[in-house]
Amino acid sequence: MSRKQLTGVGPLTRIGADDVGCPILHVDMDAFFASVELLDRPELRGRPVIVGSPAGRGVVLSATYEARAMGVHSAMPMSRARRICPQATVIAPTHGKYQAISTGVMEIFHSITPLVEPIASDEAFLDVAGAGRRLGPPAAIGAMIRAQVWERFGITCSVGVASSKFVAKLASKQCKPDGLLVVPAAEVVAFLHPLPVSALWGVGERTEASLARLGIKSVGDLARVPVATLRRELGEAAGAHLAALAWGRDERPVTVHQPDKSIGAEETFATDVDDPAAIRRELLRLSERVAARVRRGGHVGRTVSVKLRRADFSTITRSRTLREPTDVAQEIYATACELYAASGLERVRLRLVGVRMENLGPVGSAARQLGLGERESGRREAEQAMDRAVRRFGPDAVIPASLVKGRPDEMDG
DNA sequence: TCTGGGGTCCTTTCACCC
DNA sequence: TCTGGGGTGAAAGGACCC
Repeated sequence: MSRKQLTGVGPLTRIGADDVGCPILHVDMDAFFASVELLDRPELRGRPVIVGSPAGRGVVLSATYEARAMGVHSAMPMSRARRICPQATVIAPTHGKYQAISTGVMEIFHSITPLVEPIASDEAFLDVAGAGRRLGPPAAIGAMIRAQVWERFGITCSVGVASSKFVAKLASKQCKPDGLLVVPAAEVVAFLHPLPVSALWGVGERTEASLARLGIKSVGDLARVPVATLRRELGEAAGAHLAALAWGRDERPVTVHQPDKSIGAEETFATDVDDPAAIRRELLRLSERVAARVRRGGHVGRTVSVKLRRADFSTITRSRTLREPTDVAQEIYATACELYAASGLERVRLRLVGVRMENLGPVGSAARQLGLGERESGRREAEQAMDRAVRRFGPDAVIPASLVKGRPDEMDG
């Protein structure tokens, strides 16, 4: 779901446009979570609907176009969204439903080409260069995808067709909702230059402000600035990258599979917590979750990192690289506790804690070298047995004793 | 107005080795 | 013995994405 404000101009279908040399499709579901919820609540069609946690500290996950018209957008704090759009119906997210439809939509993509790069549950890039003989030119394939998604799931999507990934992505955004837009290869620069710099992938609030200080507002402005200036102002990589994008240069291929680099879990408390025992319980819970996902993915990790966010939202991370990679929750938890203890934040009110495993590698690389006199603890085997129980009996089947409600050390609250 | 949870990538700093 | 520099890896922070 796009964070940036919608710049679309409504349904736009230019199938007649020249799509030669435009093999890249970007398909993006329109207001995905909200659209899925409306399938079960058809009486809410045409009304402002917000998907997000109805209570506590949360942000807007998705909003119908009627709510967006009132100024609501993704990532906005729920409290603010309700204030500016009090008439909106708020629906708590049901991620299982979104995942099921996402899987079905991805199946449609894969029926067209194996070259599918999912970016999120609601969008993907497709390279249809090899599908032309069988299915027709790219724009026709895009139209077919839109029809199939609508027929099978009753939700709309928008498709951008272009010569590169980033132009295809901008095109799909331009034609939202329920549109299709081809940007012919010869018209890329004319398409890009009137857009605000914030439209570019990689330009967020900070970069936009930095560029504004240099008098750069549009992509066209950006294109006229020497690359050396951009490198100096924005850093080596970002400067060079944006200079290339401003002229429509983007050589990144559609990549089917990117290996996981890190796996983490974090939790914002309903109210801030300064009790170290409660923080450690949370670290244990998160370590269990992370370890289970690391094992499920067939990974081991070498670096444990802990994230601590103070009540004022300032955030620190602390990490440690282990001698041997692991997928064992107890090892992750022990390291997380050490990092927390060393952080100097044990008496500080925290609103969020997180645990992340980095430096991931395949599980085969984890051949543990036992030292002289060291005995295999059996933890790994125990946790694998827990994985099997959870798969069979559900996520509540096995939990660490210290997380069981009502234990004496929890009674002090 | 008060900010979720999952990530990736980049930059800077520092320690260490040669 | 001292100094400097390059390379590398780890750590930390931050911007950005959906």
